[in-house]
Amino acid sequence: MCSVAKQWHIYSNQRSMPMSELTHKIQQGVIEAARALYGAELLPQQAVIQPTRKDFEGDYTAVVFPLMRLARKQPEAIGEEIGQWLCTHLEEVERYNVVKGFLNLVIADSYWNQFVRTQVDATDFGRFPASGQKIMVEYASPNTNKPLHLGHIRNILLGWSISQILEAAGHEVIKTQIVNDRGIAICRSMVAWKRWGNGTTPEQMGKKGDHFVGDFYVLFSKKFEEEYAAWQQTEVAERVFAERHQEGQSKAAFFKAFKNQYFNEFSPLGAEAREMLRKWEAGDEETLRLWRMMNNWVLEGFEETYRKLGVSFDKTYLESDTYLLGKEIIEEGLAKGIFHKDGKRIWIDLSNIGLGEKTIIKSDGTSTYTSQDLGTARMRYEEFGFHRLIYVVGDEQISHFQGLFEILRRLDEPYANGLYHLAYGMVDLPSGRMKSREGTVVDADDLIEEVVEEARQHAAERGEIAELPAEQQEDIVRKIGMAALKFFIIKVNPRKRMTFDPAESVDMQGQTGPYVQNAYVRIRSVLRKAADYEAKHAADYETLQPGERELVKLLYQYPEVVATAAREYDPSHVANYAYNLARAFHKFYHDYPILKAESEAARAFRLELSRMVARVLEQAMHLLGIEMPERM
RNA sequence: GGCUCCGUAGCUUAAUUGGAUAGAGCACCUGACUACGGAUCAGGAGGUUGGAGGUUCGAGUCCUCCCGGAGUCACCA
Repeated sequence: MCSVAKQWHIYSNQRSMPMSELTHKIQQGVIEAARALYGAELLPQQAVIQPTRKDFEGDYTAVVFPLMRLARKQPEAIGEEIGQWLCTHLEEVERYNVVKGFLNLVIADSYWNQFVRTQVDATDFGRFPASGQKIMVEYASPNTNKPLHLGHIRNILLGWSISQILEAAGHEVIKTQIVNDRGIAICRSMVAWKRWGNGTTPEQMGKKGDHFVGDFYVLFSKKFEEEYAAWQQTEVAERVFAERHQEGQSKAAFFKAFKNQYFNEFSPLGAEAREMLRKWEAGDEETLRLWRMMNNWVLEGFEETYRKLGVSFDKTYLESDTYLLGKEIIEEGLAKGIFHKDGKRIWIDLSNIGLGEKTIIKSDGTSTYTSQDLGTARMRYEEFGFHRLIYVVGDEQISHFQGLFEILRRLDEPYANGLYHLAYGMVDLPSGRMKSREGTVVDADDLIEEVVEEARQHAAERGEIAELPAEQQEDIVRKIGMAALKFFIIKVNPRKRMTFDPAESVDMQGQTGPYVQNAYVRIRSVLRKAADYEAKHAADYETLQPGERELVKLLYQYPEVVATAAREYDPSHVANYAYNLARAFHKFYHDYPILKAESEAARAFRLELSRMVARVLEQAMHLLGIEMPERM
């Protein structure tokens, strides 16, 4: 029996699919067998190796259909011959069977046993050696005019967990957010506070800063609506309607569509907000002071929510600092003839990727989203020298990023090919899309409070932790509630639009975070009771039971799962893996006695196996930003 | 209308990237501890993978055409 690799290796085939050492060995074996038996040269992708399906005997399966032509034989015969060859040449392969064109290989118990014993304490299991790659992940871009909501939560959880996963995959990760702290929106809140705020502060009102400011934003909208409704009764409005409405357009429809123009042309409140913005841009001291104060309130509120979510950033960019960037890069683009100029307006022709003309500098000479992003990308590169930059941003901005990346490629920026937009789908409610106007936006802080409260009630009913100090209980309940929320969001493939059912998100049974935590808690409980066992007896355990094999194989797959999640920027792989591992453990726990196992060897092996399951569960959940309680 | 994404059980979803009889959870029905924690386990029922063709040993997955939904097509961010 060859020894289990001391250090974990993940191999890649030509399509860079992550592959465990065992899979790789078997694949090489199949290729060599084909050469020896048939004189055929197989490409790696022609030698497909996969875990054996549950209903068949075996651990790994080689698909031999692709060999039919080369060998000029029936698939069953090929399976037999290759199986025979592998059995004699690979020590790990104990026996085989052939079903149709599938060659099922059984790995020796001693291999699995040794795997558990050598990896149970290996701190690098599921963590990869340093790649030397630096990856920047941008994953939150809130506006400072209102509090965070459910959409931000998905964004933040995805960004955080993909960062954790990339780190586990050996990359150096720089987590960053960009805060949109300027523009007309924040000016609206400022106007409202100035007019109706009476100099109050969040502290005085006992309110979180972001909610406090958000309320003024809402107040502005309300007052503006009132103003607009009143204006519609005036003669001026009558005249505007008469002059500008389209044929057959009703009055109601016209005024509904006219709102923005009213804001810009007629509204006193609108004028005030625009004047505020003008002063801000002119650097008016008083305006800046108000702006700074209100933004700080909001940012403090955000920080608190981030803390509750358990996320942080290495670097925060403020748009007020970055919105004028890009001058230099635009000059270069003009000099290279990539950009064109009409008066003050600067644009680029992106019709080659189906985007038409894209404005980079407006005809009044001011910047655009695109110019800011161009400048910011370069600044970040100069600051950090990243190899990759991943933008975790909603899928409604797909074409913006296509355009941005294309421009940077044409400018020949050295990092242009390392840019990636991780476009996640919007979060819908069972009632449909979240709409702030209809008050259906799910507030982040409320949601967090709700899931924790739900966990608190469950815990109270169960009574398991009732005798613990209140502080510990609260910590446990928080971990459980957050696990429910986070797991619920992360288990879905990021690019899919998801429906968020609040009732389901606080579920703690079935495919949920608390279910996974429960497996961990059970193991901890068993281990507490078995403090005295001797691990070395595990080596004497010769024949693995089916439930044990199932667990070991899942454990063995873990590094592959991490590698796949990192390659695809998809944390849902890790979530689903953690669930599967927890499920296999719950079943194992139910089917086999651990502490009262039939022999000293069985007891030791099962304890070691359980210990490793706990470690891997904890690690996997950690990658998702979910903490494990010791009891629950 | 152009481009992009999506469509899997009543609901929420998975499928090792072209592999075996499409897996789970919720909800519903039925069972299982005087056992190491029942936030558990086992069983039942529930599917023409939106539809029709095609490619091949083999298709939820690839190609074509339809149907349905979403996003985007700004001198907004």
